[in-house]
Amino acid sequence: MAPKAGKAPILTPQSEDFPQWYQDVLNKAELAESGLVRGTMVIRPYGYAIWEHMQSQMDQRIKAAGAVNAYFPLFIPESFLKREAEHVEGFSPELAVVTHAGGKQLDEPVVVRPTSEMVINHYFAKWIQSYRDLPMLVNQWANVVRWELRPRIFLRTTEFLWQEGHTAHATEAEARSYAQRILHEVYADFMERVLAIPVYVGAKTRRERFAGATFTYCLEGMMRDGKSLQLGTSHELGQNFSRVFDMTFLDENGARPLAWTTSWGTSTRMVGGLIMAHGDDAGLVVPPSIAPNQVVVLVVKDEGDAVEIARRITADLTGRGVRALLDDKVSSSFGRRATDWELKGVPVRVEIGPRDLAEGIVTVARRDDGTKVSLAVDEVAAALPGILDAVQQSIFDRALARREERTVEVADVAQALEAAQTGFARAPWSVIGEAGEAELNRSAVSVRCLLRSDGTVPESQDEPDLVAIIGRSY
RNA sequence: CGGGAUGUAGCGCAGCUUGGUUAGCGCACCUGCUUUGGGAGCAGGGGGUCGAGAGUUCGAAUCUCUCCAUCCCGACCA
Repeated sequence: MAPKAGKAPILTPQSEDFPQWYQDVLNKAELAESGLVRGTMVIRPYGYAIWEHMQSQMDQRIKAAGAVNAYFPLFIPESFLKREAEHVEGFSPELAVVTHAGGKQLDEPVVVRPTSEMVINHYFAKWIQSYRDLPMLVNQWANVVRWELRPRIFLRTTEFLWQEGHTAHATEAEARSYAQRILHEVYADFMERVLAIPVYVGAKTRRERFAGATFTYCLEGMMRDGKSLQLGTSHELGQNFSRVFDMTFLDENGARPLAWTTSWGTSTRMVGGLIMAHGDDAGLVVPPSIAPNQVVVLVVKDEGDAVEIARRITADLTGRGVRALLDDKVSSSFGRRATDWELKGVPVRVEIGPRDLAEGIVTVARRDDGTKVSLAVDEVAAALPGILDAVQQSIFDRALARREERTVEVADVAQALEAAQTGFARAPWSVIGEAGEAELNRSAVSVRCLLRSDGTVPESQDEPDLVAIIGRSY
């Protein structure tokens, strides 16, 4: 595992320069690179394959929660966006506006969507007539544009891919309940069970709330440098948007109340989170559940029937529903290929060489902990689904252990500032408060989320006995 | 917006101070042979309007001016 003495490391070590390590991984694992316009990114096939697996697993969960997919336009009339004051104020600095098209200046500029609340709620108002049309639960997969001054690939780019869900409900309680359902059943479940990233599921403070929302829920994960990354959010929008669009419905009593809406989103930022939550000095570590290749079957040397046996094992694995890839490119050295697959974070390698085959075995190497075991040629395929499950669990357990190690209970703002230099601080929200929050912000530290003391999610930042999770963030 | 720096092959860099053959090195790439149990070796080869424009000069990657782009720090915003 460790590079030989005297040989330069493949990647900048994390402990030396974490941002440089991140850049190195993006390049060497062929995940993504900068686009031609500052702040944009090209997602390369391997990075996009990871995103596609995220998409498909998220999409299943979203649909299981009752939402259906639709697509709304990229362009929004500028005047339209300005209808919700707080919302437009939050986004106006980062809007891209088209003023010329079709060879002439437009009468009214159009904005490239930074999010679709305004458009979708406009159509909701048109589609919703009575309480029988509620709840209306719609999701879209799309790109959005927010002009960013400090872009970082996957984490903060001018254009990114995401899903945004938008819903309308008859009552505030139903809207709240649905925003929370997405938070838990879709987002937290996906992040912990699929991405293997332990998340704090909580509420944002007023200061960190989404523009136009009445309440914002969030999911925060710890990266390997101790900083926090917001991996998803879910918002209660109250009646702010339904009021703007006169989104009313006829209820059972013949009254015509305004609907209550929510919105919720996750983006390609999760790819960055995946890289930084699990990756090590040897490269990416991808959990089996979203790995484009779960197993690579590696022929050490083309000798005897090594290639034939490797092919058979690969086919056997594929037949068992494992995403397995055969690497018989023996024109490259074994070491190079092993290193490359490690860089790409393939969860398990099955290595087949002459020494193994002489004994009727193959070597199974795990990416998460670097361990190697020998298994009989005839048993390896059957054993792998179990090994992959173990790898998945182990990646989560290790991430959780790292987070717990770097989370400190503190009693005041000064201690929180200190603890946030290396990880998270947990402090009573009552001793931080909005004044303490402002003080933290001056040192580039923020309240990432608020939890109840039993770890559940609060419904107001004014509940008693809340705990603030404090840290530096991306 | 202010301060500092950097632009030379796909990537990373040297050369510039003191102008002078054909602009060089490492990695990557191509061909051949030997290799292959953790980043292969040897030999040969391809790839550059030196960020752009103007100027000085017999001659500019090198000196001067202007512009453009990128990065870092600060400010602003959240």
